[in-house]
Amino acid sequence: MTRKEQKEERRKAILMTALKLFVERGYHDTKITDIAEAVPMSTGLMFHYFESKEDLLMELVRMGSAGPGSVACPEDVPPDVYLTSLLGQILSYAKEQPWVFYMFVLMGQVRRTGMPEEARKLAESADALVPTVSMIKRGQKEGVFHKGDADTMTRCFWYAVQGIMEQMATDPEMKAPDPEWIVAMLK
Amino acid sequence: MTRKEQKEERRKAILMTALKLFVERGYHDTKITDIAEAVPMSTGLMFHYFESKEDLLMELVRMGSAGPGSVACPEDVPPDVYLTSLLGQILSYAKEQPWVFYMFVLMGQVRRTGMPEEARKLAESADALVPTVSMIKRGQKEGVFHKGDADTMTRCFWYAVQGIMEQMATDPEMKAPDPEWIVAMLK
DNA sequence: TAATATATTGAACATACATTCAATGAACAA
DNA sequence: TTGTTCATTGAATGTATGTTCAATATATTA
Repeated sequence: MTRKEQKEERRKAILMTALKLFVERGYHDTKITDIAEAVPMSTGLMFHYFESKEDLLMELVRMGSAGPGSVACPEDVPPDVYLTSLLGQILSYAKEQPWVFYMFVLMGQVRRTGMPEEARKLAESADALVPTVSMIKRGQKEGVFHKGDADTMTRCFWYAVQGIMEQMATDPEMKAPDPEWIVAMLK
Repeated sequence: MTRKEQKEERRKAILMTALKLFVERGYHDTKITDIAEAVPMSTGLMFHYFESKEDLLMELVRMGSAGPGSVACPEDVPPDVYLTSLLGQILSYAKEQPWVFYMFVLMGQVRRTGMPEEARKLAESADALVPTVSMIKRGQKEGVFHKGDADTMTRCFWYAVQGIMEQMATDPEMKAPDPEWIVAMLK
């Protein structure tokens, strides 16, 4: 099984390299050659591990879709506290586990920008939006969040996070914000 | 002068079409052919008006850099009030004058993502960041904004706005948020 | 060791798309 | 009218880059 394991290792190395480059430079500006060079391996060998560049992206999006399913808030925790800590976690990953961080950014980019249709559909299906809407509604009932259309508030919240994280991913100058600041948008 | 004026008109039509497409689909996924078709005009004719696709982008970035220079806050207006109204204005353009709105989004994208180097440099030089930092510092002195690194707060604020507006530009479902929500990040 | 399967390479190929160009039509000046 | 300039077109060209492939090395199995 050493053989198969090694192949898996190699695949993961390629995936992680591609993820980093896709997020830093964008999908279209990341050439197969760039990924190969960064791994490193020959260009041709890339196609021994992945059918195509799009396939590579799809694999990443699949990982991203599978991952963070449980964004639901336990009943006994106040929604604002929960969102703050969730955000704190994600932001702290930026340095410890850049993988999680990059994945968050990539998923957002795929949903929004000109990337292969298939990938976009999958990315859209896996979206933290739905559980957050009910979290916000509960927060409004309990008086910790202000009034307003919960759907718009949810989108506003997550897309703000998206914008900040995209900057963090590309600009080393940008320091992580205090999660409380962002949650304050809802209060 | 009718001749020259007509040429200017046509150039503007191309610029506005390109701006919209660049923002909606991304620079790399917008083919010269797409722009030509949308204007509409033949593909070849595009190069009678602009040297290249990159030149077209540069022209847009130049317009974006020239425009919104005066983001400074008058001394007698509280910074939070000012930022709220500034944001309100920009957001309301989304429907009335999509041009301004798209431009805001484009400039952010150029700064961050894989676009021609020259364009990025120019876009970076024209940045609303600097005046906002001093606005925030003043707000902190006057006690309307919370403590924290003013530079990080500034970036956090504008990149959040960027994220929200990018979504608004591509997703018709997304409604404009209340500017107060976003300024609340600073309070 | 021999035989088979897998990993790896670099160059060749195919395609998409920005760009060019020769030709045509329309506006304008004399 | 006649000549000149600009506008316009669609097909041809060149290039960048994703993908394929024949050849070689390395590992695995018998």
